[in-house]
Amino acid sequence: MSIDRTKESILSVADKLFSRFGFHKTSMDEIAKIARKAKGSLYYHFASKEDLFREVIAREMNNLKNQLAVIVNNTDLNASEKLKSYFIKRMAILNSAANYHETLKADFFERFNFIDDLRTELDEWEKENLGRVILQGVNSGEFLLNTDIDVLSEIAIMILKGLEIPFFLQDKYEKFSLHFEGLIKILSKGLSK
Amino acid sequence: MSIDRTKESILSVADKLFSRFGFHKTSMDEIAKIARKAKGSLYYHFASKEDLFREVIAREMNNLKNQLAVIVNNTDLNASEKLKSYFIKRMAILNSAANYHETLKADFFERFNFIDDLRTELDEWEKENLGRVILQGVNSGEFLLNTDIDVLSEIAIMILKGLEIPFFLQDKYEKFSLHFEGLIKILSKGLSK
DNA sequence: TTTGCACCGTAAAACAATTTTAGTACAAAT
DNA sequence: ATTTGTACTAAAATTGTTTTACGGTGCAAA
Repeated sequence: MSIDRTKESILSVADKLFSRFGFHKTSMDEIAKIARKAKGSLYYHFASKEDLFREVIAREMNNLKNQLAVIVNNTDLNASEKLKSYFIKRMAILNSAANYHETLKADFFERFNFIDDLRTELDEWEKENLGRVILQGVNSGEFLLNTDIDVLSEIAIMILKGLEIPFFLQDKYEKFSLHFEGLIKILSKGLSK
Repeated sequence: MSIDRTKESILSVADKLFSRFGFHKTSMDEIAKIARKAKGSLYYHFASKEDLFREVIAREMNNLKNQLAVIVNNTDLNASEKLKSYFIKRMAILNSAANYHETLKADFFERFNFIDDLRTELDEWEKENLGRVILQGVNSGEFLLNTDIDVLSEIAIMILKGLEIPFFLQDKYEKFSLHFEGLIKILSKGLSK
């Protein structure tokens, strides 16, 4: 078995267990046992349990970014359509990213500090990419620029992140995803000329 | 000392202690001692500790509602201005409502069920009053109605409540209150004709 | 209406005993 | 280079038990 396949299999098992039982209630022994690897192998590939968890989260985030990038780079969509697809897709993916949920929850009674860099990385990625969508809208004449693009991106992210907790931790996603269309209409129109 | 003054003094001390130390770390004995009342008096006026806490929260919420009502009923403001003042004022007041913060926090590891009725009451009040502001905007021709007013109010509340946790529990209020103007511009414009 | 005090039952804090678990070391195998 | 298996340690989590603190009551007196 190649080195990549071993690492992959560890990550895959870790992903399943972490998302099912959470970080603390999943042990390295258990991961090793189910992945049919020696514990030593886990530590050959990952520096620590936190490091392994971080990689799992990183993959969740990369998956998110890749799927969103498809939207951002789709030349068939105008800026409003992109914004709309972006918002809806983002929430839908995150809604099923169980490990990300745990890091959200953890913010309130403990801190997963070792995740912080991934978060800020995602933040910057989003700021950059939403910025590009807005810029496209401005260039095409769809949107009216009355503020800094940076600021607009931050506002959009602020809204998106604000909704994460009611949606994912208080299970309001189903209830409010109905109103999502309406919200995006307003935002999109709010930006438009 | 009149009955009202006794009750008032208990409430005032309870408010201070609860907001400083939280619900669990404030004891009825302590409240009685600092208010210079007998414990029996607390139970003469309030059925239980929860009941006392609920009154404290109720007062915070009434204060919020009263101040927002001034804005809603101000005949000098048009609908966009009202919406803007409403959003900003709401966040500013809630930012310093320490006991309300605790009930927010509590949502994640315990539940203050005895507060639920107050919450839903506030929710309904807000839906009603934001609805009136939007209606005013529609009537005056400022806003364009392309959806149900009820739905629009719910969306607005969804955003406002979504921001509560990052703002008040993760202390992002200072950081983002700068962008608040921009957000409101967008929302207001998103509703407008 | 308010006080002061003794009292009860329970829930949480504190403590100690026990078990799990992250992480290491290393010899052997591929 | 990569993987295994075992044995180990120090720290953390868990469990069971005891003690304490606290919400709440009852009541006589003012």
